[in-house]
Amino acid sequence: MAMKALSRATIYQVAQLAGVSIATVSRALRDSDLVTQATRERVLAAARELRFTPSRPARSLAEGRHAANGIVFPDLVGPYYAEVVLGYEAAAAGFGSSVLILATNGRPDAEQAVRDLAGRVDGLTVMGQTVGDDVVDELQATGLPLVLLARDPVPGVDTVRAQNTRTARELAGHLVAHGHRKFVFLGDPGSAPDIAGRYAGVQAGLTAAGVARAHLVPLPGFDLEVGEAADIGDADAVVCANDEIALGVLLAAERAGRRVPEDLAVTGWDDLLAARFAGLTTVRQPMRELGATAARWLHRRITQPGAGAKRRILPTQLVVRRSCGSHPPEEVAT
Amino acid sequence: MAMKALSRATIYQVAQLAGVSIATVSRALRDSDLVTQATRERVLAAARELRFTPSRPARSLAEGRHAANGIVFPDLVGPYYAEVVLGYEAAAAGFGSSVLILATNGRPDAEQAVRDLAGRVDGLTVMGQTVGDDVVDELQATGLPLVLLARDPVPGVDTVRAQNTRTARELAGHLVAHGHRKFVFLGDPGSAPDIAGRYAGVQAGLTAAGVARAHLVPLPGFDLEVGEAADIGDADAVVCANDEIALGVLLAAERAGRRVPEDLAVTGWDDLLAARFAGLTTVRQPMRELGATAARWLHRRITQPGAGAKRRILPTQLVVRRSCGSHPPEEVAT
DNA sequence: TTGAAAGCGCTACCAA
DNA sequence: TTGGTAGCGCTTTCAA
Repeated sequence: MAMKALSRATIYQVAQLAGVSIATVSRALRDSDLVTQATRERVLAAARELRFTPSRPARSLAEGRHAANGIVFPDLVGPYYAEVVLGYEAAAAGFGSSVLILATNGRPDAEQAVRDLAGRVDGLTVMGQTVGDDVVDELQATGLPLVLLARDPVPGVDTVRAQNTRTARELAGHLVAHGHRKFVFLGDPGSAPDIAGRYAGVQAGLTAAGVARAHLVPLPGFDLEVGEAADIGDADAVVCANDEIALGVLLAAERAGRRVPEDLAVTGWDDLLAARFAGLTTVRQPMRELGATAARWLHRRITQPGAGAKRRILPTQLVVRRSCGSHPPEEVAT
Repeated sequence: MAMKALSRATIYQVAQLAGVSIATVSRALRDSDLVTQATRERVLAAARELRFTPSRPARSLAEGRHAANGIVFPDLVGPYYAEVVLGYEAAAAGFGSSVLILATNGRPDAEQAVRDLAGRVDGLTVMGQTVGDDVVDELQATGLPLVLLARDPVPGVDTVRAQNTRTARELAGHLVAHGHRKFVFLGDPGSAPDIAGRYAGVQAGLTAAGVARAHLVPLPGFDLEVGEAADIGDADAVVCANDEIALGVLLAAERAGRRVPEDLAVTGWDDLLAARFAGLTTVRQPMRELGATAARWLHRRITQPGAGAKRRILPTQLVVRRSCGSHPPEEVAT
């Protein structure tokens, strides 16, 4: 038996109270210009009196659209995804679309959850390693407008990413210039395309500089604790997949009595607020802008179906602070 | 004219392909046990072949429920709200409910946006100063299950909050014990009940310690920049409404050549990751738990209507670091 | 300018 | 165990 969660007034009651038909109520409420001013006022008054709010499911069913879109992101840990999602919401709100969020972090039924979500929205942004390309293809086959975010492109689908490889290369070069030679990369390139790009860039930068490749330590996660527990061996430079890992390494180094940057260089990625206060050299990503761009593109796809697939790589920026080696003060960002 | 955003298969097509009625399809899909195994398999095969996903609006309309709930939060700035929302999502996912998010930050049509949202969900969590109590009352009058989060209680509505006043009092006492006497409070108590509670607690603590009341500087916001620009006069202790403001004060102090904590004590609120690395004394809030509790309570309200209104104040914890005055090392948290 | 009525796609009741 | 069918509340023709 259906459990009625809502017991709100319906258009029929408004119509009755206003002494008109439901068609007229509908018109008056959606300010169609096919209603007399007098009629409209009568209807609005009745609606107000009954605290009428149109049923969204009924409306969606009749209109064939949801007036909502969704974003799927991998994990809840850390400020990175949060910022992206918040940038997304702000942009989506701008064109009157509700936002549904779905975190797939270690959810066993992620694929099904995404499919369910797909049934509630006019379009979907899929971020990072949440579901496989097979699911993306499947969604695309249903004609659902899609945008990929921080994820490898799929033919025919819009993709928004941040620059990874190139800036990672720059970072590696910078570290080599500081005199570092024994590199470790902390993070699992297989866990996300972003990380793979950073890893590739670092190796490319080292190779270009004629330095031995970094030793890869594929950590099982991306948070502070994982960084603290990481075994960095006798490296003199630790390039971390993100800031949280790097901050963990910083804490561990301090405990172990290794000075940063004198004994050990450490770098992160994301430029979290904490990086600034930890003096951590890192790479700034336009997180809000990533989310906002995805939302805008999705809206375009929904309203203008058939447009060609777009791809964009948003620039990232090396932020040099203390942790990578000593600099004249004026060169160091805060 | 209705723009069909979705062109997915319907239950009728599945029924036809499987050679059964739509009623049977419905049953087979919702694994009612009133279908033969053979029939079910035939239906499922047909559904798979057509990539059938039930229309959520149709389902919601027929069932009279949305299988979704929403959370309204004030602002996107900073990691605080993000953490709360993420805790909320995780808990809601636990009982199979989709989550809609709505940020009211400076939105002129916030009230209407909340009303619209209310039409899409089985229940709503309203956080902080997003909309007035009149809107809350109005929502409650429609019978929509509601939970208030970090907000002053309204009769008949569940409320989840964090401890503010008491811990603020403790914080004030701690600062006085360090010898500080000229206090400034940075932040606007009128902007949110949380802030009002912290302000009241600080004043109460100072009064109890026989120290002059803090000078109130009601800042226009809660971010780093606002903190950096704040005029703290000749205070020797600055109690900030949140960590971001405090971090801004730290930066400004450094630029002005004032040493912390020797010349100036600074405290925050939230215990962001950055606070740890800035050596900032602050108060830790159970942000994820706030969100998760709200989600759980809302679920309870939805599934068990008529339960009495609950209230809970989650404990917060003073985290002493360097910025409030000198301590023996072992007393200081990291 | 308004009303009547046919869907939108599904659930669940009532018969068979 | 299945099918027929009456809604769920709204939008949008088509007539009046």
